[in-house]
Amino acid sequence: MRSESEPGGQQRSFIEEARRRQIIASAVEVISEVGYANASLARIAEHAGISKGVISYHFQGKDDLMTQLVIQLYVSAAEVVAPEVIAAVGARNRVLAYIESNLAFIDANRRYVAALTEVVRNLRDADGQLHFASSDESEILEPLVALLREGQLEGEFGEFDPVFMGKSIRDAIDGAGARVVRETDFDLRGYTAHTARLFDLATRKAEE
Amino acid sequence: MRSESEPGGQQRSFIEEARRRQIIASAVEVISEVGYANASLARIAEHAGISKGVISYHFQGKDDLMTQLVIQLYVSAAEVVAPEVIAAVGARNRVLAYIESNLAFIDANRRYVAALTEVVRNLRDADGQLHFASSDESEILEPLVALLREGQLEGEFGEFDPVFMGKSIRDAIDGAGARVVRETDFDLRGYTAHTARLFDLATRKAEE
Amino acid sequence: MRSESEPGGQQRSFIEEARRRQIIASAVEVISEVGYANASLARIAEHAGISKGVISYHFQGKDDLMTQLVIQLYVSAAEVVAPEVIAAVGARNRVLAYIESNLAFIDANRRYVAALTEVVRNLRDADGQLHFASSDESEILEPLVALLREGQLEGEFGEFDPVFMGKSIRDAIDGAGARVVRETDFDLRGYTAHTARLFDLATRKAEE
Amino acid sequence: MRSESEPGGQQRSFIEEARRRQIIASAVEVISEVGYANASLARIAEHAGISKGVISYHFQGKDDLMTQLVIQLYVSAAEVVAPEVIAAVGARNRVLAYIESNLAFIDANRRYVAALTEVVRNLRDADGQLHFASSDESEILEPLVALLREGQLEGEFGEFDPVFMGKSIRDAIDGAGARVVRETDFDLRGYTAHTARLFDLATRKAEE
DNA sequence: GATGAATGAGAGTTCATTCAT
DNA sequence: CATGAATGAACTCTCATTCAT
Repeated sequence: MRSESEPGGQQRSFIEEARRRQIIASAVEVISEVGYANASLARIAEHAGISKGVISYHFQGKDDLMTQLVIQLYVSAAEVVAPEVIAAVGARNRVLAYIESNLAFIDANRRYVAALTEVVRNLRDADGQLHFASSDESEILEPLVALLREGQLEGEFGEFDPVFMGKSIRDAIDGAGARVVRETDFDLRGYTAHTARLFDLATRKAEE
Repeated sequence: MRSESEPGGQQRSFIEEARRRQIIASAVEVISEVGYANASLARIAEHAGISKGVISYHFQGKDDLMTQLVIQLYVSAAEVVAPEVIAAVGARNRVLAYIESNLAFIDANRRYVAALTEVVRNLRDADGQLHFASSDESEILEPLVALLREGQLEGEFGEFDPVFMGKSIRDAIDGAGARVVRETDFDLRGYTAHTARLFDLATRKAEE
Repeated sequence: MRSESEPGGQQRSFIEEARRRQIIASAVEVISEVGYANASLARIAEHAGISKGVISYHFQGKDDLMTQLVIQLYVSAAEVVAPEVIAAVGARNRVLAYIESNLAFIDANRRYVAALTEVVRNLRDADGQLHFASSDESEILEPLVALLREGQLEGEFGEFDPVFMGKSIRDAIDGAGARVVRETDFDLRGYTAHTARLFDLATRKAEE
Repeated sequence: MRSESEPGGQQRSFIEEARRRQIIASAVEVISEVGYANASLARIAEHAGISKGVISYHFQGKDDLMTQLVIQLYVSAAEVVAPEVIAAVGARNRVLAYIESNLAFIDANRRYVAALTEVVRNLRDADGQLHFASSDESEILEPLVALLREGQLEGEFGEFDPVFMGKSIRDAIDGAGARVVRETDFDLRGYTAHTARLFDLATRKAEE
């Protein structure tokens, strides 16, 4: 019945918010275990120890639940990353803070990231199109690209296409997110240092 | 009834091979349009203009079809990449050839790559584990890591962890593969040059 | 979701128990009409005026439904036979009571017996083995054999192999159960008297 | 294409007859292993090392194959039993010969009997009726009942309903046939002696 | 005579969703 | 608020049968 923007303008009660979080948490665990395709509402409800109907009550449907899951995690990630980036001084340090805080977030939320990835890659609208399409990535990409452009204007960075570079950074981060799931013994700390160096070199000025 | 290597040692007839390729091609198109989860045998058959039973006749089941699809594409990719790498002189050129030929293959087989990615990320065994797990990536990763190590021994490359670097390269390639699907107007040529430069810089010796 | 003994220890609700009985009753009628092989869940559901999914909801699967059907009838039969046997005085009368009450039960539950027989003879496990194998017959046979042995020890019966005799009695009963289905005009009352006499003679002492 | 009575009056060629027997033999083995319901033409063909089409060529369809299987075995059984019965002197000896030769045939053809039983119990016409119904049993029962009646007229047997007695004997024989399949260690020799004694006693004159 | 290929119906099962209580 | 019950569609897979070669 209820949905994201709560059209009536009414706030969600505390108890309702708790239920929603509980259901999303259960969905995260189920998805990270059996994958998106096998994560049925029945399984999610069973895992949460509630009845199937509860999910239907708190979310408009399966797609809504999945969408909320993604949004919740994106917001959480932004809450971790943004302050780190802002706190850093200079474009180079900001970009490095962006990379490092993103990977730190992944490290601290492995299951969530696994579930998020599954949903983003699989959730589709009725017409078959991916629900989280490239247009959504822009929102994530843009601030990073802006950061890179800034560094170039300020003369801290060398010559490169800031959009391409932004995509490379995102692919490195998302790739690490996938590895964390696939490779149980993946050394994310070491990989973070490696990745920071990679893009540190890539953004330097040519000569000097 | 039939399976991958035809254990009886019998060869597959020409007509059967053609049918299998037709079915796999149909699966590729359907998957790249509606995604793995919505790519039912019924849809694949309908798209191919054949009856559902034909698929069951030529493949042991849906999982077999998907597995064959992946294998076929991996083999095709290797057939394109390997000669290019071998033809290149010196470790640096080899690595660059690896990156460039991989991305060129992706460019020339967008839909296939899209389908492959979907299958690899979603196909699971009866126990819920991903069928193409990280162990399978090793096979792909190892030759690349060997190339990087070689370059270090020969003094052409600087100091870096060759496994991390290999994973970075793979993530850049796989990330591009995903972009090609998501972003219809993705400039893969430009991205190739950018990526080549990225790893060219990353593998250089420190000073000089 | 649910199963025979409800392992969680939870009781089944009244309404659920009623549905289960309704479904089993429908299965009995369908099986006794078209046979086990043609008794699909679709037909059973249609006969009961419900949707196919309901069966899956109340039973783990077709095999579970069939198993429950058999168990329910075995229990019902035991509830009829046991008191009659216990009430009889002397081994001979007990054996005759066993035969007569078994056949009376068959007479009163012709369709159920028909269905039961079909299921027991056809239901197989995944490995192809009959689900109700000879080991299960032992449970049914043993009390009867014990009765026969008792009569021999007490001197009421003559010399014979009690296991063979038990099997003969069971075959006579089961044979009658099959006849009741095949021969619509089978005179079970008359056959009961005949069978009682048959085994009365067979268990007598040699001389007199 | 061809069928039982070969309407054109043409004889079947030797090679064709051999193929039919080979197919029936394969059907017998498959049925006795996996049961009637799981005995698909594909499995029967595979077991025989031939293609599915061959079966369709030599039999009108699956039902025809099954019918031929039953007929072939009934004929074989009659060929064993009839001479033994005829050779015996006196009604009592004839009935005992009937029982003993039937059980001996079962002993010597366990798998065939298993398959036969499966088919007779499961094969149904399009209208759902058993193909080998009670009317067919009459053909088998009648000669036996005639034997029993004869013995009564000649004064060798006592008072009993010869039809009931015939059915009891058939049930004992068919029951043994089923046991031979279910109980791998069933002592059919011992059971034969037991059964012969059972009906020897049952047919005796009252006093004396 | 025999084969491989194809069909189309029907099987059991799972699932998201709806609804009365 | 929450539940259990029910629906109906879609899924994969198996099968007997047909047919061109």
